[in-house]
Amino acid sequence: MLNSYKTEDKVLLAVDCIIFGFDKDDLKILLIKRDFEPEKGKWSLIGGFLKRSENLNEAATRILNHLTGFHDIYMEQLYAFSEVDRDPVERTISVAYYALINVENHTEELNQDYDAKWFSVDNAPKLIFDHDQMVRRAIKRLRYRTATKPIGFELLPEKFTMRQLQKLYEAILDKKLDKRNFISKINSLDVLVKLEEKDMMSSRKGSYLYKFDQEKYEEKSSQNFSLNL
Amino acid sequence: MLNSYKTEDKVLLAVDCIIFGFDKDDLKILLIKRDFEPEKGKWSLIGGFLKRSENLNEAATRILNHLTGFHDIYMEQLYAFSEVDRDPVERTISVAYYALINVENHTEELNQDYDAKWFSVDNAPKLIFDHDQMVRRAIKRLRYRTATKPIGFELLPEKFTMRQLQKLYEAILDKKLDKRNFISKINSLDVLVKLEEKDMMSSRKGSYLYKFDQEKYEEKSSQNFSLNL
DNA sequence: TTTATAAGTGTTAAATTAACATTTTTTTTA
DNA sequence: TAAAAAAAATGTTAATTTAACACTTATAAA
Repeated sequence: MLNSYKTEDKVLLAVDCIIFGFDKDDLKILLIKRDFEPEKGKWSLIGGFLKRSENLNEAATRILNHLTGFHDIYMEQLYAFSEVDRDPVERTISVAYYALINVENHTEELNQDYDAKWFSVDNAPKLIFDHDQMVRRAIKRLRYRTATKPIGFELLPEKFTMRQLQKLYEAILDKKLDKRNFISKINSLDVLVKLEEKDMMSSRKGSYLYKFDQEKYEEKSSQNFSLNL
Repeated sequence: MLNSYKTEDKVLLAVDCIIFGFDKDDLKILLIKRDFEPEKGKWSLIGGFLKRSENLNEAATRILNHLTGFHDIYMEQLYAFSEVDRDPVERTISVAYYALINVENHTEELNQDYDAKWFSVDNAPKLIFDHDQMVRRAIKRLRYRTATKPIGFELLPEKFTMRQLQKLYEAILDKKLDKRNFISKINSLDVLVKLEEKDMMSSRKGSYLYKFDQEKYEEKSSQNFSLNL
């Protein structure tokens, strides 16, 4: 019943973040070793509690920034996890967010006060509470999201090769893609700019670098954006 | 920081339900006239507060049942709404759920203690707080969900005609569909059973009734289910 | 100068989707 | 009792999209 706020139970509202990164050929998540009880020493998502003065997006941004030092990060609310005994200490509902990070740009600024480490998604340790469930749901959402937003670019450095982009999508979708079909699908989106510059790291011939054109994307995305790989 | 639960702020956690129904050619939502302050007399989604002893799904089910009398209803968590001043009385975060109701089966059992009424989605009154925003997001989710689950059947009576099913999808997607293409797409899903029986209400010729085959669906859906209308 | 390595590039068949009109059944009306 | 009216039932074809497929190019290293 809604007719008296006074008698209602209050709860702690946590925010946990699944932080995705991409490095070489692997989709990764950033985990921290928990330094307090319960479950001290176990691996965990980064998290914190909502404050009275902020909304959930702000809380997620603050928590991410505080534990990692990262700014201006793509984040999206995922789901509220609410099993009664999910946290043994106290009744806590956790709203999970996921974030996409360009690992290269951000690794040096990782806050060293916390014991944070990148793990391949399919090589990560068991996590505390219901955090594994959160990660599974985040991966599912990320897969779906690739079809509706150019989300991949959030995970790559400013300049990248077609091959890197393809490897990224292969990691997210967990399947091999055909090089020629991939390139023509990406090109038909018309949101990339091909640079003069080449990346010479991965081959003798070198491969052209591209960057994401924010303006072109915004122009397109209002009407339609659909990427089926 | 996570290292002391004690000092953290606690909040009220509400659950609000967007209850969808379908009647004739219209997608509808069930609203109640709020009978307490603030915003007494205004239209609102049905809602309530999470109790310490239940998770959010349980709370949503309980609240829906209490205010409407409905049982065994399809529900899905939508999103957590958390603007600091969304509820003027007290800091409240609301997790929205949406439910799909077969109006015919459920209208007589509507709990009369509350002033509840069905409104066409595009003819609904302005709602309190951020409830309009919740409804918009629910419609968007419902549209997306049609492609991945046979969600439409939740909104129809047990037996229905192809035309009713088509009208329903037209209402959800807000676009006209081609009759022949619609039927062949639905048939290719192979989850309907054509009955001998005809519905004689809408034409002289009568039109065959169908029902949804739960078993066939479950068999299919584990592998793949995709309906692009 | 040869070799090794990844980059770059188009075509075709297959599958899917979208567009489209006529016949059937039955009741009501003339 | 024949004609008209109204919605139901039913398939084909063109257009588009997707998937499958292999060879040449550029460059550095040996």
